[in-house]
Amino acid sequence: MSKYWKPGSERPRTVLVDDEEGGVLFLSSPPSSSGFGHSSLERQRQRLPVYKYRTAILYLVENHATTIIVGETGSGKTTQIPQYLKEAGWAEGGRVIACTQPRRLAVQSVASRVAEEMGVKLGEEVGYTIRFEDQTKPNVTKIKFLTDGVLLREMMDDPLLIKYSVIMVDEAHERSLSTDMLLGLLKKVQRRRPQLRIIISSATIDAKSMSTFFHIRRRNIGQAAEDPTPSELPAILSVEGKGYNVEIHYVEEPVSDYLQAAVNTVLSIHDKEPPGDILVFLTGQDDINAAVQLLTEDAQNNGLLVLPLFSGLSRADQDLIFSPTPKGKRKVVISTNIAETSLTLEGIVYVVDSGFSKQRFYNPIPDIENLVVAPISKASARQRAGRAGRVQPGKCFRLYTEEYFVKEMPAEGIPEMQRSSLVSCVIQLKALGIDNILGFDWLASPSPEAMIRALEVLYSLGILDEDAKLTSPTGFQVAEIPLDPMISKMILSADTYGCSEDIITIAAVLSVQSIWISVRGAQKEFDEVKLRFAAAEGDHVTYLNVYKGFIHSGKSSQWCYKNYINYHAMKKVIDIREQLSRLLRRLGIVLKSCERDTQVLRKAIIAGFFAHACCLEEFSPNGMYKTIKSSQEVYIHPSSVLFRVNPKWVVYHSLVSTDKHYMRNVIAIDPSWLIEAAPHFYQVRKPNPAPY
DNA sequence: GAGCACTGC
Repeated sequence: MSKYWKPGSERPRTVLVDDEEGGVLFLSSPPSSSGFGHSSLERQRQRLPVYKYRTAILYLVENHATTIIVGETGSGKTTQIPQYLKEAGWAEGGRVIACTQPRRLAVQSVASRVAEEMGVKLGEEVGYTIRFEDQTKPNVTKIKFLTDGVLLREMMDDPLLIKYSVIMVDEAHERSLSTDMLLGLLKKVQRRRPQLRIIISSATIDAKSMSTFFHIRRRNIGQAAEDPTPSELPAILSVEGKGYNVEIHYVEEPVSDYLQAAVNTVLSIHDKEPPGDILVFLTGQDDINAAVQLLTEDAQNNGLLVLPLFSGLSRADQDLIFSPTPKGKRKVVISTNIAETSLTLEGIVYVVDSGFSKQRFYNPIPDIENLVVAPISKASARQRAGRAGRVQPGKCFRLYTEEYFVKEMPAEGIPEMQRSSLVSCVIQLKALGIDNILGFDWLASPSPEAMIRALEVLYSLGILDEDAKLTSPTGFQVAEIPLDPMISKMILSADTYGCSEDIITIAAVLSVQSIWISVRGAQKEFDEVKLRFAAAEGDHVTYLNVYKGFIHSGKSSQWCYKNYINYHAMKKVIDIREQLSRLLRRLGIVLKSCERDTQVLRKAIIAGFFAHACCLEEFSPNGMYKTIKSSQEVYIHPSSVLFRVNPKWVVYHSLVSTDKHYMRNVIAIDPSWLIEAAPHFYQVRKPNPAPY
């Protein structure tokens, strides 16, 4: 242990150079550490690129409130840095080292890897917390991995995150909604708790803006001598990755049809290049299926094994992707963005990058989120290319010109914060006591329009009052419920209508992607089976029937299979439902069933979703509706049980925007219920009774 | 009679 830098001991002989712009520290020559352990796991640890920066990292963390670590994939930073910190004493005295990840799967796999390296049982010294699963032991767990969403939730009980000595925010370059929120909040926490150390780990070089953001200036300078305050200047350290070299190829002329170009490129790779699997990035399910079709026709006798990959795939189909490529075959995986970050495929040597992905954009004026095909960023393009260099040197074929890449492609994507509705963000910040939302120190400020729209929506739901403060009890209760605020409001209203037992089932189903299995080819049969569950009132009531059937079957996977229902989705429904019933009990709400009084059920739904009311246009031949709020043209989605039924008045849960705006999850209502539920929002007989 | 990139609490 003596070889390691320990807090409070002499500074290591490391050359640190002052950066001319603002005193940022760079490491110019990493020290070489030697002699630790002899087991093969230890040797593996020492071979990781991050190992030679061990002393430097510990020095920087000791002396800087914030340390920014720029490292490519494979550097080992995620698994090693928490261990270095623990070895250096950061987990002593009951303190905990936290490391956040954007995704659940990463949390679990990294935690078990670290537990294995440390030779401890997962859930004790090394643990993790994700929703529905807490594998930590109080006073025992020293290194804790968790999703950034869970850490945000923890802040509601422990705003200063007192139990943590160091918080490492990993994958910060992805700039997810919760990462951005967390970073803004951590900056605030740091001001109150100068001893807290933050490590921000990012794959891109945009460390400068992160550094500027975290360059805090504290008011109270005087600190006790034995408790020295770390420098408020963030340190930046760059760690190289371990990936193999990937040769980049561009097209010479822009392509007009990237689908066809992708197919041609795959065939030409197969024709000219040595063995190795191919990963193709396209935008969505339709494109992917079309490409699979084209390639399969071509692939009859030529040894290509073509597989689609997107999140809606069944478990069995996803497993196909991971099974080893049969001898003499070449695997071609045609994928959405899911393979860019969420899934890692081994054995990929060639990547074909269309340069596009589907991205969410939010328009605050009509309060609608759109999913559109848009060009990716340079950061994404690099990430995609990197997928070819995991096992050996690879090649990436970009279906755009080099000139386009250099001159036109944006360096970074737009942070999710600037592409989303902010209702959930706003309510979480409010619950943390941040009243001046407009003045919050964001890493990337959302548009004032989006902010105002979020405040308006929350006000209309009775979650915020005129002073934009959380109402009591509704506002505080909604903030406790980990769901979209409109769903939370619906749940709380169900208490007054006496149907909370049923409503939490609906809320749970609405919170999972889809409980139906996506079928191709068996559409007609699927529709017939669906009719067994269909309720005249609409989709929400239909879900109650499905849930009942599932419970009645003894939660049988066989039953699900027979009824085209996604078993894994149903299990998640059960989990969410459990969580909600525990939460409601804590809020003092007694669960009660309305015994299929669908009128009170729908009134409870309206209490959350009155703003989504629509009226069928008179004489509309194609089932066109208009939203009451903003006269937006919308249609019932063909997957709804009310498709072609077209009741005069409906309320929808969400919109899917493609060529038209489609309402997904629709119920039929009586317009008088709207006025009853939201008299402040709707008035009788006015042409456009929107309140804004 | 048409279709939902991806996460997360």
